[in-house]
Amino acid sequence: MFDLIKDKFPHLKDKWDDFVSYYHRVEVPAKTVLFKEGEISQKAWLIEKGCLRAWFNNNGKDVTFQFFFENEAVSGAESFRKKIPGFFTVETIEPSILHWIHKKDLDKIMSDMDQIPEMKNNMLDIAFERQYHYMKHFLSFIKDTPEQRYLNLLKEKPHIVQRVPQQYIATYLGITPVSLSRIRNRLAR
Amino acid sequence: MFDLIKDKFPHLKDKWDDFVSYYHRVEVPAKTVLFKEGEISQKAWLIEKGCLRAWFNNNGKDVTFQFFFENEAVSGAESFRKKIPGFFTVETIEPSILHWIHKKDLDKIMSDMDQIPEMKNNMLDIAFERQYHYMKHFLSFIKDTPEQRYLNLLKEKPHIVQRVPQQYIATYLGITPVSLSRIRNRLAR
DNA sequence: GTGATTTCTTAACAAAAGATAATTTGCTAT
DNA sequence: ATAGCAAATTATCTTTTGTTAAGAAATCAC
Repeated sequence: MFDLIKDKFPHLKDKWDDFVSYYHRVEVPAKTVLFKEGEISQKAWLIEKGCLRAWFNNNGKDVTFQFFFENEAVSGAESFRKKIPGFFTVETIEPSILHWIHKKDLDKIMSDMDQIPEMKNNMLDIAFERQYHYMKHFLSFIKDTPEQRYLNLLKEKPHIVQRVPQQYIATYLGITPVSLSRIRNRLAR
Repeated sequence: MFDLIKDKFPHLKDKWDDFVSYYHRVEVPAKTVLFKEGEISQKAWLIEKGCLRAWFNNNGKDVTFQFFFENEAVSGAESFRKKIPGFFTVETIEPSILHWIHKKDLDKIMSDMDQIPEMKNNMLDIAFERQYHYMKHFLSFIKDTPEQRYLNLLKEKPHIVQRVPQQYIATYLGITPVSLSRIRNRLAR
């Protein structure tokens, strides 16, 4: 599970082994809530196997805004810099194998890493990656119709369409499940 | 103009003065193009006075996706990490006073700054800031109607509504100018 | 396997948005 | 001041989405 990252910085092996020892492996069924909207989460998660969604309540309806898959990390405050307490809920979509770590252990490790310049560069890369991701996502909303957006998703992230229930995809695209069903029907012929 | 940033890092004054000396001040009328979609821009810009928009061509119609005001910086590749060559055009909306710098000079300065840890932290902060900004913007598309989005803009960024022509605001909100006019009409009574 | 629950589809209607064009308003330059 | 141009509004029509509800299909629990 953690080998990917270890391979990236082989000379930091000791620090890394230390890091890994803080993690706990768990297997959970589908629809398990990892942390709830409104609560300040004490854990951060890594996904070994399975798939999650982040969603929030918008006037009584739940709106999914992000999906997570294997080898991705999830924490309550989307970026560890900006400490916005969780305005969203994260739960499993499929039965999953996860690794969690106490927030305070992670914080300690993070401040250690802050001393390592190459780690900082790595964090910068991740930050820019996310910025780019959100920007592209937002651009698709101002330039494409919902139908185009669905076609783009099919093309660029087919695993989402394959593994995620339609109702979650619908709100992710900014439309209702009924409307997504109609779009699919329209496209089918 | 540059004092804000100088105040932030007083002990880097020399480096900063050096930095500033590379800049050139210009006054330009409204609708001046700073760099064009498709071209690789050789300049980066700082705004002393005025207001700009970034837009791209989407099937023959121009779509505005970002506004810039006093004390903000603009370059062809939205993030200096990810070197995506300009897929967009930047032009002035109002007559403006700008400061530009050659890309290669900026690159040199940037790699110098890369050595200074606190500058790196500053860049991390900016990156997270932008990530957060784009995320919030994208969230407003999946949770709000165009009308709500316009009301939010009025409330949270009234300066945009005050200084920017309506047609640009419309595409920024993901709707047509005609539709925005109708929304305003609807809200007026 | 079978019943129960959830998810997806379809239908009918209302509300909103896109497209196009005509009209009005506002701004700029001379 | 006024002619000319660009921006905003209004009107008409078409298309799409939202909403609600009902029915079909798929999934889950036992």
